Formats: sequence, C-alpha cells, structure tokens
Amino acid sequence: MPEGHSVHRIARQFAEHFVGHTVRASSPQGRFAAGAAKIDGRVMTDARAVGKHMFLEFGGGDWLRVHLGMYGAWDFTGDVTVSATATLADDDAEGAEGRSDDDSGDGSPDRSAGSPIIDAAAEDSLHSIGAPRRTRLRMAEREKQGEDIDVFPPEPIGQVRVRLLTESSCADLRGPTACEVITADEVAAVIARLGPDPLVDSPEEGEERFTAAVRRRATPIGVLLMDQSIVSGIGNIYRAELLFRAGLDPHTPGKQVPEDLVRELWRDWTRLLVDGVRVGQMMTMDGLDEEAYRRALVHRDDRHWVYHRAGLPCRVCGTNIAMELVAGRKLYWCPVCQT
DNA sequence: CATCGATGTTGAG
DNA sequence: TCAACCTCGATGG
Repeated sequence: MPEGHSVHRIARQFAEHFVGHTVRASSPQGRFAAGAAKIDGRVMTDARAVGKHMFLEFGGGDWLRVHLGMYGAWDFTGDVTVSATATLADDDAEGAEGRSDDDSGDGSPDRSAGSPIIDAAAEDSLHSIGAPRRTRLRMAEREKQGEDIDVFPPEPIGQVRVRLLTESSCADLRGPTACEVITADEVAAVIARLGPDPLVDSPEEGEERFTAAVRRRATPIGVLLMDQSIVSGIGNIYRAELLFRAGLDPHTPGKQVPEDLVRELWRDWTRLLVDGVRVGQMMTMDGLDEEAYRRALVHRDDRHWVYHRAGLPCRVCGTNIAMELVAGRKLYWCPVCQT
C-alpha cells in the first residue's frame, strides 16, 4: 500500500522507539517463527528505509528486511509518536457541498511552489500529541490512530507475521510481501538493485543517476517512474501527480524528455517525498488556500490533481481526465495539460 | 453482509 | 501477461 514516504515514516518510528533497546521478537501467526528466533533478545541497532524497503539491524550482524507490498501494515502500541494528521479520518467530515470537482477552468494554481500551509501543518506533525503507553497507531499508506489498548502488550489481532516488543513499545506486522532476516551483504545487494532515493542519496548523485537512467531508455516516462531500479519509492499516485505537475505526457519515451525536465522531475520528487514524510500524507497539490488544504488533508478525493479522477474535469483546464491500464496499473493524466 | 478494488512485487507460464 | 500473495476500506444490496 505505501509509497516511499510511509516507509520512511515507519523507519523513523523504529528509530525513535526501538533502536537502542533489547527487542523480543516472535511470530504470533507462526509463519515467521524461525526468522523471529534469530533476532529475539537482541538490541536493535539501526532502522532505515530505502525506497519501499525497510531494514532493521539487530546486534550488528543480522537485518530484518520488510516490504509491505500492496496491503502490509505495522500496528504500533504503547510508546508511539503520533502525528496530527493521524487523527484525521479520511471520511469523517461530510463533504456533500463545496467539493472541488467543479472548480476547474479558472485561474491556474501554482503547481510547484512551496506552500506555507503545508509548512504550518508539517510543524504540527513534528510534535507528538502525547504518546502515552496506551496509544495504538496503524501505519500503512495512511496513519490512523485506533482505540487505546487496556493491557500492554495487547493481544495480537489477526494474522501477525512478526511482533517486535520492547519494555514500552510494541510493533505488529501484518500482510507484508517480504519479511526476512538477511546479512549485511544481502542488504547491500538489495540496495544496489534500487534506483536513487532522495532521502538516502545526495541531491547531486541522485539527480545524476536518475537523469542518466531515464535518458538512455526508450521506455515511456510513465513506466520508468514506477521502475524501482530507476528511482526508488514512487508508486502509482506519485507517478500520476509528478507527471501532471511537470506537464508531461506519460507516454513520452525517456530519452525524448528534455534533460532539464528530467532533472525537474527528480527535484519535484524530492520535494513531494520530503513533504510526505513531514506531513504523514501524500500532499501533491500546492498553492491551496487554508480551507482547500484542510479539505485535502481529510478527503482523499480532494488531494490529487489527476490520480483516481478518470472522467472528472481537470482541475486546471476542465478537460476530462484520461485513464489507461499500463502493466496492470491505472495511469491517470490530463490529455491537454500534459503534452 | 458480501463483494470489489488498491498506494506492489514476484514468479509461473 | 497474469495470478497469487493476504488485508481492509469502500461500496452496494
């Protein structure tokens, strides 16, 4: 489910509450009993994310690699850092009127400048609003605060592949695509196969690697952005939004995208990822007034330029948003704004 | 309450 | 190219 920003947020949760602590590892579900036994009772020494992969280091030798895939999630309970946005449900405010679907066609919003409102909300999310021992926080693509627990650690709910437990924090993993204990060399091999991540690679090196990789390929840019060996962490939503923000037709072959525009794509991805990690949600529309920003925080449908908007009018020009199935994934774009 | 679809990747054919 | 993986919110009856 998650794109890159969520995985970095989850790694940060582990860095804050688990690194430096002795960890009891188990597999309530049983499927990961052997792997859990390898790391049980050891100290977590590092927690990092590269693209959509997360790596947790135990005792300096073994690493737990986790990839959440389509519907994996971590449930944190006990001492947990909760962001302001985690308390905003996607569906708790009725948006019967005043939605922005019919706001198209007027002045063109600023599609790329930084937004002071985003900065303000990000500021909120930096401060944990209490992280007492009873908190429950679900971290997947979205973060959602659940009912407080009454006993610590709580009974595992559902199929928990692995539970990581300290004296005050508990993390339950469910539904991952990958969960394995590997060596440092194997971690390096995984990372070597991944394209640059703006939060891992230096800005210069990341931009150079991305630009070179894109400009040597005839593959459509819309496909390249989803290729984790070209660039790490971009998923179906960020792809659609980045291409719209760049005014770029997803079908354009990589080598035909002007070099300046390729570089701008990288810088914009950096911007969106940093914002996503800070706010705890994908915020791909800039230049919103405060009300529109609040609405976007709460309602998924008010949050994107083109993603999930097939057949709806483009927010800028009013043209119906197009949708096409590419490699089994839905690609959305505006046929007029993106050329 | 049943069914569908999803922010992803892998591996079989 | 497509099913499998295995979860859950959204949707419809």
